[in-house]
Amino acid sequence: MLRAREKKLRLRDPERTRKRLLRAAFRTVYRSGFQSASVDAILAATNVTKGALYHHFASKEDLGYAIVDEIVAKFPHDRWLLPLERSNDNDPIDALIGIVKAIPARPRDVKGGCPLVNLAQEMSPLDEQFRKRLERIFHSWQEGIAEALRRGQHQGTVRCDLVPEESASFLIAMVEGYEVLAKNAQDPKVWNVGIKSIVGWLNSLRTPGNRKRGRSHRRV
Amino acid sequence: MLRAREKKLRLRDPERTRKRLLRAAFRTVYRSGFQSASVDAILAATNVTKGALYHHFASKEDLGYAIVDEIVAKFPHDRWLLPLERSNDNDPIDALIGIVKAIPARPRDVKGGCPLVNLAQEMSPLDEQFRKRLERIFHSWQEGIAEALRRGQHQGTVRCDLVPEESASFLIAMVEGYEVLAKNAQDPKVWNVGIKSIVGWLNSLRTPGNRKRGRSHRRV
DNA sequence: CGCAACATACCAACTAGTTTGTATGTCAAA
DNA sequence: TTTGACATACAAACTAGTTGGTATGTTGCG
Repeated sequence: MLRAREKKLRLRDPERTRKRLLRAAFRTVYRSGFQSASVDAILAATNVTKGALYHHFASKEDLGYAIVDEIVAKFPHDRWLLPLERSNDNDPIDALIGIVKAIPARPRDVKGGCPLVNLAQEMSPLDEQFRKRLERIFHSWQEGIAEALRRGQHQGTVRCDLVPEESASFLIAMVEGYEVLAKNAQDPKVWNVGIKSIVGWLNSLRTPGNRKRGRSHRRV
Repeated sequence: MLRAREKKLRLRDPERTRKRLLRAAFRTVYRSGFQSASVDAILAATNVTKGALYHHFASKEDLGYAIVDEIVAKFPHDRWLLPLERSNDNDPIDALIGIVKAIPARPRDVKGGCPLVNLAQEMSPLDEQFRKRLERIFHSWQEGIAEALRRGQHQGTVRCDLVPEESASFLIAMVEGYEVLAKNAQDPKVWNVGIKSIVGWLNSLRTPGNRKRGRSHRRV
């Protein structure tokens, strides 16, 4: 193992090369879709050659699978699962509202849409390997939310008459649905209105006694 | 002008040829996406030649625009706008619930997803002409629902504290979001659970006095 | 009506460029 | 020196779109 200082001077650093390929591939695929993202375009976005790419990945599909596993999977994990775990003893509804409000609404993000949905929408009907990997991500996302809701039910902050798994997938559907609408409109305003509706729905999951309903009317 | 009987025997029937191209193109694009649907594949699905295609359509994009205008636009129109208009004096919530429940849940439809979302998701960030056409469809869809809700507010069957446009786009987001989830799962069960949640939400739009809440517990 | 003049609808082959993937060679590091 | 990590050049298949030509349908005119 080389020290970091030496690592910088290395001409050949396979891990780094692989990472760069992955990142560039993700960006290109995010823009054009997987099928239309040409290998040449990915290579042009790096200064890596085709030989290097096919040294690290057996095929374009293989590269795509790695994108899903190593990059796309991070989004729900970092943005949803980690925050939910960290707010372990707080009201999960508050946590979820915070998470929803924290989803980036920059034009760049709105226009590109959700990478997970983009890939699922394009590849799931065409390639079972893609589909399975994407489904694993959706499932752990849903399970993380459901778990938080269950916690809230035990705490008494979340209504007991709802089925956590169903509410979780409903929330995911809302978020993804609005991201699709905002992406089509290419307009962050659409997304911001969506947040408002989603937050309203989330508040309706509180136990009737517990309604702190954040009616602070800060601008949305 | 030739009579219908003679028309069948005609060797050249430009309208028919155009329609056949459109239908085949729609099916191919529905399966593979627009960019990956090759012109050759579309032609192989008909017995029309490339010359004929480029006689009727200036380019592949042009063919795509025609698909949106003449085929994709029909889905929200036929499945949402027409039923809403027809149920003019009934409770719009009942009408909407009926519409949502009537969305096909056959494996074929679930696996292919919503043609409107498929195209929007793929093409809206890449081609402004696609985007505008798709946005028109989304907008008239939303406007149709909003109008029905407004009607309900005047009738007294729909809560007055909600903003019709926002509730309309919320409903669309839910429907599309769940279609994305179901498409990724490639499983109609996911969609059926979604319907349940959406119907529950729709019932929550009724004016408190008016809750007939279809709690018939028929299996979902 | 009958026929020439024209316009539309279509066909098969082709072009120029792009696609993923490979075969072979070279150079750095252990 | 051997082996992994690349680079270069290339191939075979596929891409959208064009070409020149032909068969059919329509229409104006005698």
